[in-house]
Amino acid sequence: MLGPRLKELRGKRSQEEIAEKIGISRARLSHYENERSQPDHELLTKLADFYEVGIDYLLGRTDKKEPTESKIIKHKDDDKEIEEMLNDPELKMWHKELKGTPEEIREEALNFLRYLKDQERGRKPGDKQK
Amino acid sequence: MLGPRLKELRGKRSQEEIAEKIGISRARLSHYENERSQPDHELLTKLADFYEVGIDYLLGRTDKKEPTESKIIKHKDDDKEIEEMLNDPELKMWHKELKGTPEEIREEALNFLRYLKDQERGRKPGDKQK
DNA sequence: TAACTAAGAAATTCTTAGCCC
DNA sequence: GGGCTAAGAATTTCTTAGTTA
Repeated sequence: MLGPRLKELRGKRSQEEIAEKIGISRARLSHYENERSQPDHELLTKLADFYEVGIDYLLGRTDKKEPTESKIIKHKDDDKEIEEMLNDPELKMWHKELKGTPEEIREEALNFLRYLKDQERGRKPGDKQK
Repeated sequence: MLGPRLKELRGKRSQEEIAEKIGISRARLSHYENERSQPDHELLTKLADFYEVGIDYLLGRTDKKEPTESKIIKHKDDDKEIEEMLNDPELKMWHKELKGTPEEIREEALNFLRYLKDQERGRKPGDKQK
């Protein structure tokens, strides 16, 4: 998925032009565009910076270019889960309770919940007593 | 930057638990968390899916988690609260954790959370029972 | 000129096993 | 249990040089 995106973003400019601006050889850029190899994280970031898109877009995880608005490509299940959340009054209560609560405490509470569930299950997978 | 993010998202769960769910060895996950190696694009996507954040966040290109914001955000009736809920990846985690859990346990966990908050606050009962 | 690729050297990853707390 | 790491095999990347259109 990265390949086509890179090609699309380059438009009609030459590989050489982009490669030079980014500081890599043109063969290397060609490899990326043809998916013969994968850029490491540093270069991935550089490419995203250069083309001004989100990495999620580069990797085809979203169709939105903006980094801050990338959305995961999931299917119908997604809507279902969201609807479920919106229709759950108790979750709203949790949300109110959690909002503005220190990370430390949220984590501890989550841990406790998981502990309770493990107990319930009768099994003892993660006996994380605190 | 990936390392700290992965650790943060894992919370207090064990590497083994996550590694298994994602389908990799725990040494491998450890390497990622300690930045001894970089996951390839496929696994990067898998991690982002699993933790429900953007890849840009994983790689530290942004501080926004970029949750899986839904396409139905334009739901008629409401306010900021709902958008806030939908854009809170941690709340989704709570939702997953709470869904299908017996009322008894949910209540106990909620009480525990409130207890922790009261403790933290030093002195302020905030006794909002439902 | 522009893009692509073969080939091998160079670098990285990944697994296993063991170590430490 | 939970996490980290050494070592080397396995895999991937990257450069150069050459090919194709």
